[in-house]
Amino acid sequence: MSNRLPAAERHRQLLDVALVEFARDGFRGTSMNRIAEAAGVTKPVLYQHFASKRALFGAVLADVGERLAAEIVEATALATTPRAQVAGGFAAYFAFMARNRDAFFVLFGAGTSRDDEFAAIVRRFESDMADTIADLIVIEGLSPGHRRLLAQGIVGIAEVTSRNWLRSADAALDPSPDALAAQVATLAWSGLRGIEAP
Amino acid sequence: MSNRLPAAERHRQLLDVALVEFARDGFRGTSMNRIAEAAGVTKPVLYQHFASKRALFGAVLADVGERLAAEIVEATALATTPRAQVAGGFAAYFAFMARNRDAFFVLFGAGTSRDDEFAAIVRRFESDMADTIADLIVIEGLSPGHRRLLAQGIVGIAEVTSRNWLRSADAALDPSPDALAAQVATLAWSGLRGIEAP
DNA sequence: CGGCGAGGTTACCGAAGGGTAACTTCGCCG
DNA sequence: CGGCGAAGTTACCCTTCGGTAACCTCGCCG
Repeated sequence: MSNRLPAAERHRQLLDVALVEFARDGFRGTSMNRIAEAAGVTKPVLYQHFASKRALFGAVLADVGERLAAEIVEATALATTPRAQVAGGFAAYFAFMARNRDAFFVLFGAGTSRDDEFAAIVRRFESDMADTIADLIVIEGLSPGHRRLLAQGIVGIAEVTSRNWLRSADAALDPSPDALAAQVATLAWSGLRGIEAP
Repeated sequence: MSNRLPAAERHRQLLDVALVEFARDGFRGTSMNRIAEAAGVTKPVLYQHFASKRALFGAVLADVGERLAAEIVEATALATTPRAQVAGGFAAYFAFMARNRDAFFVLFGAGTSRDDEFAAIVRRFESDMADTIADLIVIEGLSPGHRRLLAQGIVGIAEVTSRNWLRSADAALDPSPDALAAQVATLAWSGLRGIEAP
């Protein structure tokens, strides 16, 4: 009727709309009809931009992963010490998730892990994160495998902490992303033994 | 034909079969027909034991959560110091997941998080775990909220570490559950700063 | 040995979903 | 203004799926 868009803009809009829909009901629970309707168009339009439902989901996944990774890299680049980089990375991670919760749900909760093709995309993202963190662990004599294991633990802290955080704090962002990141970075850096009362 | 079972045994078998199927393709990706076929019966048999697909999935979730929680509680009860309890809990967790990978996939990857009813079951499990761990953190003067945040971080380490572990080590269980637990417990307890080369 | 009830099956319904073919409408460019 | 290509729609096909009604069959108990 009224809302015709050039291909590039429509492509971008479809990615954004699909992200929201996939985040709400997962890959299998979201129909192409729903996404089309939410975008204000009809189904064949979707198929002009994406070859299949799987292709659309993959594109959404890659898009959101790239955006998140870029922000984390940017944040860690600003810090000088390894410790500050860990804290900055966490802060960027939590801030991104707070701003864009759908990204979190699509990356870590939309049924991604069960599908080899989709899991590979998320795995690559997590793997890049873990590699970056592993480089920050400057302990002499530690084997690469051990360093990587520790780095994955850090990634896990970020992921599950943000999950619990997004779950409880619906509108009231009780701790700010920065405060949360500071606490979590302390846990990561000093461990339970190193935690002290304020 | 040949394989008639008493109701109680069939019920148990259906739970086990459904766990495997749901683990492979998630809640929405698994059909009742598939589960029935995998169990060697037909669909109406499923509906004699479980009112609906949702009810079946919920029963599987609760069953597997209870079994895992019981093993962790048992393991931590054997240890005397908090530090040993953390290590023992991790070991029990990893051992359970190694023995029963489907449990992990159903609890953390089957599209559970997107559904309020199912998420509540998993959340209760994680919440119980976090509460137990929070009690082990014996730092004076730490606020309950802060303790709980740290405990959730620990749960996150366990979850994501086991995910990466199950992913890479398909048949070759590179590190044993106990060795893995020891490394991870050290990370949790001493933090990156406390890690030393062997 | 006969019947009765638990355990199980066949066959079906209606809805929803992925994907496609054929047709229409807008707007820009010569 | 006229037509051509990009943007979008209607209407449909075929499959799968959750769920159910009606029927069958085995084995145990009197």
